[in-house]
Amino acid sequence: MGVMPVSDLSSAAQDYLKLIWSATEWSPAPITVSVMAERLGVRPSTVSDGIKRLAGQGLVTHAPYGSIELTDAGRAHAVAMVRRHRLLETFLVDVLGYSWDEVHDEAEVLEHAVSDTLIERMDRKLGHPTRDPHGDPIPGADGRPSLPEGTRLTATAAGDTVAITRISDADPQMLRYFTELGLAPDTRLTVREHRPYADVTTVRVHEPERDIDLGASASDAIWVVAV
Amino acid sequence: MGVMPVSDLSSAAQDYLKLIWSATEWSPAPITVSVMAERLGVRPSTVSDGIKRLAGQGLVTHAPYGSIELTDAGRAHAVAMVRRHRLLETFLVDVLGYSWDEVHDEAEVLEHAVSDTLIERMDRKLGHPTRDPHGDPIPGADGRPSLPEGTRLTATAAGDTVAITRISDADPQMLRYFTELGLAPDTRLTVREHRPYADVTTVRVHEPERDIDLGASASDAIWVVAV
DNA sequence: CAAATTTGTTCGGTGAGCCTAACAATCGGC
DNA sequence: GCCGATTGTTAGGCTCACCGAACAAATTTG
Repeated sequence: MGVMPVSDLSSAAQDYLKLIWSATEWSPAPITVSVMAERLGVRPSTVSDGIKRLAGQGLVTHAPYGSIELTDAGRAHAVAMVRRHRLLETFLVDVLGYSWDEVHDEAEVLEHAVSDTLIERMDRKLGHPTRDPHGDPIPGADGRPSLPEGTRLTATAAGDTVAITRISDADPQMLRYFTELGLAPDTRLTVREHRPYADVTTVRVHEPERDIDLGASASDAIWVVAV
Repeated sequence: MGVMPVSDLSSAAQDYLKLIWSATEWSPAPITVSVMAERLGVRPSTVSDGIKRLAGQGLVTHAPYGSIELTDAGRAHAVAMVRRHRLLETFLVDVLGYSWDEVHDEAEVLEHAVSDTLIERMDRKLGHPTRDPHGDPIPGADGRPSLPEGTRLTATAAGDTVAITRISDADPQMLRYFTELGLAPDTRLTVREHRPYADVTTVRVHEPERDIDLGASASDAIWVVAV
């Protein structure tokens, strides 16, 4: 009935909340049941179920066939999970020598197991970092939402000179590809052209100076900010 | 039906196996259902249930009302969990500045979440340690059982000079008490006397030279080896 | 705007892991 | 060696998280 204390939420519930929150971090459209099911690797009926449970716990609001929205309590939880995830990724890379394409899955599991104490000790050891290895902002311990900035590379104009703000950590294989190309957060580049029907964006990178062609999925994974 | 692959055992199953194994590490008597229930904080019926499931998976042998024994597969799992637990404790102390009384509970949860890769990276970073912060031996990656040595402090004779091999990590409060007293793995001491009906053992420790009285629970938690 | 398709929900079922209560087997004391 | 206490097991229930199948709502399309 009442609102549950923060600590004991099931692993699945935490995943649901984080996913709902993440969906709205970089684009405003609310998430749907089928998209959630696909991302979580479960059936829509399972998600529908789960959403109902979360609504019962006061973590989301949802009328049947209506949109899914986090309550303040739900959002607080979600942001805490994102903080955990991103601090873990940073820790694995900085302290244990993981490469940035390896950390996502490991953090996905660990984020449900680490205590608040451990998170804060990692944070201190890392010197309170503000961005994770993919460039995503790390929310503060106070649960500050940490609004990210940047636009998709696909939304830039030819001739713009920009710096990479973040690269989506969704696909490890793509991250390895970016590593080969020398693309990472903080890399600067100049947009040469968008070829619309080929869905190719050409960018120029320095040191060494070179042109790189990026397909639609690649340039959708890269977020940039003007410099 | 058949023997399950190592990776996907439930958290509860892993706890059961580890506990069965741990019970025989320092004393030969086989563990009972009620002791397991008490240690795991669940009801005996739950354990009875669980044991039946483990038997069905070929991880333990158990006839109703009979003794509980690990199969080779079960033991391999158990030892792997113990390795995880002890490496995690060592990592938390050495890398993240935990004190030895804080690490047990954290490791208890994390051991179910860390990947084999993460364990091996921690092991490498730590320089392949052989004992955890409490003095317990860390099994190798090959699953070598790592037979510990030592006897309970209560089993020594007055006049013996010994070194502490391990201190049971079961009770954090007791560990804090030992820290205050300056007792830790590798501390040397001389047994002064056992006062049988008072259940007190007096030991002499050097630097600073002093006598310490230990009650039954304390001296049962300390394992020593002759020097 | 009605039919067809897509999307979301409900329903019944499964297994793990827990519970309590009732019952069965074993063990210890005399 | 019997009886009572202790210990272990079975039975029946519960929740969570999943599934597939059937159904209902909403959206797209001709």
